[in-house]
Amino acid sequence: MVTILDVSRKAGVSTATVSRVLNHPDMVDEKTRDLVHVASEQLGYRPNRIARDLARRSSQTIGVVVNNFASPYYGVMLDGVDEALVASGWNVIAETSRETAAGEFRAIQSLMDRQCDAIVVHANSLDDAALAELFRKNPKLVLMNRLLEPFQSRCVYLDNELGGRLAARHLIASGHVDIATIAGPETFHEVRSRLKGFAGALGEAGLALPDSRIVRADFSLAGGRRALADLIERQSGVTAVFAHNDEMAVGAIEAAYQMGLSVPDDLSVIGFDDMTIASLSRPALTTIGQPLRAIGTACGRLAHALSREADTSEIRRVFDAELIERETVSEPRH
Amino acid sequence: MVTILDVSRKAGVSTATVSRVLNHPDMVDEKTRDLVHVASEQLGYRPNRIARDLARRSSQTIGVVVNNFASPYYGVMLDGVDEALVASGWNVIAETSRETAAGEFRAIQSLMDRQCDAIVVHANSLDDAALAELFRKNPKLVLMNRLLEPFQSRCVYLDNELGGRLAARHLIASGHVDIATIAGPETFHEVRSRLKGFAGALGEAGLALPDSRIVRADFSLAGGRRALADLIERQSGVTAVFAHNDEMAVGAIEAAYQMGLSVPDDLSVIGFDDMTIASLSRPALTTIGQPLRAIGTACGRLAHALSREADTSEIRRVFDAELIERETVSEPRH
DNA sequence: CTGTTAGCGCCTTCAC
DNA sequence: GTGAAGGCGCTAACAG
Repeated sequence: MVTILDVSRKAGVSTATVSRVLNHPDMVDEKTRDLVHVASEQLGYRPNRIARDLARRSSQTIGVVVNNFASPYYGVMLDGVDEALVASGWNVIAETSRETAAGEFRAIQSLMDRQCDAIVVHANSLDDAALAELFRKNPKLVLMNRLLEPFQSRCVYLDNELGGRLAARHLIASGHVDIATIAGPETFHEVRSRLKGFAGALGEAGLALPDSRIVRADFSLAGGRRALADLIERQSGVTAVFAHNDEMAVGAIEAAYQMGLSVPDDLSVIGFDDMTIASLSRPALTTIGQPLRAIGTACGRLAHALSREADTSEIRRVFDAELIERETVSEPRH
Repeated sequence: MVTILDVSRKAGVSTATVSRVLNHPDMVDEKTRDLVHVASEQLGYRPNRIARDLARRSSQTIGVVVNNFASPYYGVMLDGVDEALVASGWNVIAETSRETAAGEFRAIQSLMDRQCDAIVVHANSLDDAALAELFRKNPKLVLMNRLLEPFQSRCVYLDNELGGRLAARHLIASGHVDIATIAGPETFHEVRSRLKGFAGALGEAGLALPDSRIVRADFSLAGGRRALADLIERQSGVTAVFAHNDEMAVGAIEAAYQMGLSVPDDLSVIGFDDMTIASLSRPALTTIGQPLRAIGTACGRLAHALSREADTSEIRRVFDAELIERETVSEPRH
């Protein structure tokens, strides 16, 4: 490994000077600057970042923790974060929590240990109390796509209540009265918010959402399938279903077909997320879209600002869900 | 920040002892070990990883570079790498190349600067020569899903030729004679291999693959759509198409429908990758699957072994593509 | 088993 | 504008 010392010797200057041409080029004479450049190129010198970070007590990197890498849901946000920072020359490094509370905790710690200047975390296993504790201790934490009330200013999130409301209103506007929902696990804050908005909008229209019309599933295709089967078996006369993500919606549609129901003629279905499968499945899925990339970008900007203790007031933190009409919602049959 | 010195003082021992209980607990007396544990817990001590890495000249982390995070194609492999290493306590950190050669280079450098003990790289913008240069200089580099002949032992990849052959054989076995392909950009090594296998298998069956039956597209849905339209306009009488990824296949199917052709009755289509959309689109896509997660896992294992200079001979490096029959291939009409 | 003592490679005051 | 020197927090011989 070629070090700053090697370069300094070859250039006939001190290590301090080499360091200066790297970090404060304007503080050094042009001639010596060239000398150093030549020497370091000839030697193929690369500054040891670890050493630099240690001396500076800063790493110019933003850490991101996500549930997993495989899902484009996280991937798109991750790309958004990266996009926000690439221009500034800062790095982003990502770690997985493997979808457990312990993993989320561990990943955050690991990124802190690496001296990340700020950390963007997507957490849905850690509960509010645990998160609050972490946020109190570390002022450079940003929460991605989740709201933690006491630390609002460091949260970037989708207005999930609005999402739920939009779904309900669209179904109502299409003439539905017998409406059910395939919700995600209760532990997810998104799920609670969506449910709240959904039930609220139904209520405003004089419609109820009894427990019998709320089925829980695990965000998977198979879960959506089972949930719809459940719903139909209950003979509840449901004509429209709001699923909390696109996969479950597609699963529900498949199950409906298998039971001889056609979508949207016999059953209207609306999903959530607007992932690729929403536009690719047939019939194309009507859904509630969320601007994941923009959310990621905002997180990146917020983290960057936080790490430099810059102003964060101009950074958007709440994003609107949006109805995306495609082919799976129509008027009920009669 | 609480340092090892604070802990040592509080515990009434030297920093060396604190360091030992952290890294070589068996070398220190149980009593003093407890003393240190208590002290460090009371102070909320967290070892500074940057400092540790600098002193050790090793980081116990594997870096991974991928084209982007948004595509599950990379995400699944990334998760595979992580999966392979989580048990060993090693970390993986990932960076994006943003799909440019410069980005690939930059990301690799960046990970090297961070003293990653090994680096897994997915590169398809860098050419063989540039990669070879990097691999020569850095013995701890692993190439993910690509073959670089001179450094075979550090490559983990899919047998793309086999994939191409499987696609051709399946089409031939189904009775097709007029066969075309929607290939990816020529710059992708996978594309060249698949084409080679595909043309080879056709040749074995006495069928030719003239240039007029090779259409290039960019791996996108829209690209697939356009490519199929091209093909049909040429009036080539094609009855079956092999697309180099699932997205293009789905695009081709859409275009076929729009032109009044039914799939598979009028046109058989086979994709590549077996991503989620293959099983979710309707009709469900027949495709060539590749074990992305396993490939990622193998990369992780290889990188880990390399970084410890352990034996790598037991690690699988070549993976087989596999035909996955669904609904988009049938016999030609007459 | 434990403490002392050099570093690891780089940055940054402080003099000159 | 430049060099000397100390320090960032931790690890790893080397003695004892």
